[in-house]
Amino acid sequence: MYPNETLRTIIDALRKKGYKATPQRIAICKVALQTSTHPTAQEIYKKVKEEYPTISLATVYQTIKVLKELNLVQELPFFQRKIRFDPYTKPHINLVCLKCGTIKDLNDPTAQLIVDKLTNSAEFKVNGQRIDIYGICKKCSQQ
Amino acid sequence: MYPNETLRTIIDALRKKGYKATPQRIAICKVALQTSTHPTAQEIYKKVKEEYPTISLATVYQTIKVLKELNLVQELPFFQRKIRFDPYTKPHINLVCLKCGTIKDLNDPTAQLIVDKLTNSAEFKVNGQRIDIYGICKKCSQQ
DNA sequence: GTGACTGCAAAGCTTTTGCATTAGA
DNA sequence: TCTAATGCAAAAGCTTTGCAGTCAC
Repeated sequence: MYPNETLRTIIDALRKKGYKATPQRIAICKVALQTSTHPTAQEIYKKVKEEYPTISLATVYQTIKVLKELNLVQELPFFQRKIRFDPYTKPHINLVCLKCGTIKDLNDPTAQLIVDKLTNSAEFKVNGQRIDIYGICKKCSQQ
Repeated sequence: MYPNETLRTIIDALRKKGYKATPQRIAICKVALQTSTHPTAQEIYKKVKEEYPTISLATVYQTIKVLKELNLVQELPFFQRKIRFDPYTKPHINLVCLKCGTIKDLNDPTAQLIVDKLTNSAEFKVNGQRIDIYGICKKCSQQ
């Protein structure tokens, strides 16, 4: 979702499900949906705080909950209790660098292949996916 | 690793890296490495407590840390702060049922395919992987 | 014998919850 | 207006850490 999600789309998505489009919520959505670095709740909070100094962390968590319900973000629980959020919910590969911590979305058809394979098998009703590859990114291995 | 890992193999793996093979550690390893249900630390603790009533949760966590270092288990952080452990560290697919919570290891060649693809690309030095498919298992969808 | 390990308790952190106040529709 | 959302503070709950006593090697 993240490449330049418009304000209007976000507001419509919220209202459609009966959620109020408060300025705080819109600010959080903008950051969460338009950031491709897979931020944590703390990072979203910090970023939104620049615009809304009185925002609370609880509101960030509550809004993220709403976004999950609307299927606009995916939670990626990681080690050390850190959960990162991914606004790109279609089947893809996350390239996770163990050194610098960056996560790069890789749009590889194999990701969809795995999902399709299972969808047709009827052994398992597919609802979502998470494909992580852990390692060292090019930048870090050059250092 | 989990199908009937022998005591000796575990002890050797520990000693090889300079870790002492204490009875508590062996008991924890046995449970962690021979259980295919992807238990949490709490579940491992409960199970080991049957044999060692004085075992502490801290020891369980410390031993898991060692097992991670030896690459004998993989951490699978999930929602709601639950981390589950998988003794099967080769590329495979985790079929995660969102209803009953069971995780089934699926040994599908596509998992290895993804890893190989990246290994050859030289853009990313692969170190590990996690492939989850979320949905409803056959048993749950029949109910 | 000695350094590493255990287990207890306390600390640390992220996430959730309760509740009075505020504000969107 | 009236219900839902905000934001503060406190709670919850998993994981880590400190430390004295113990034990594997």
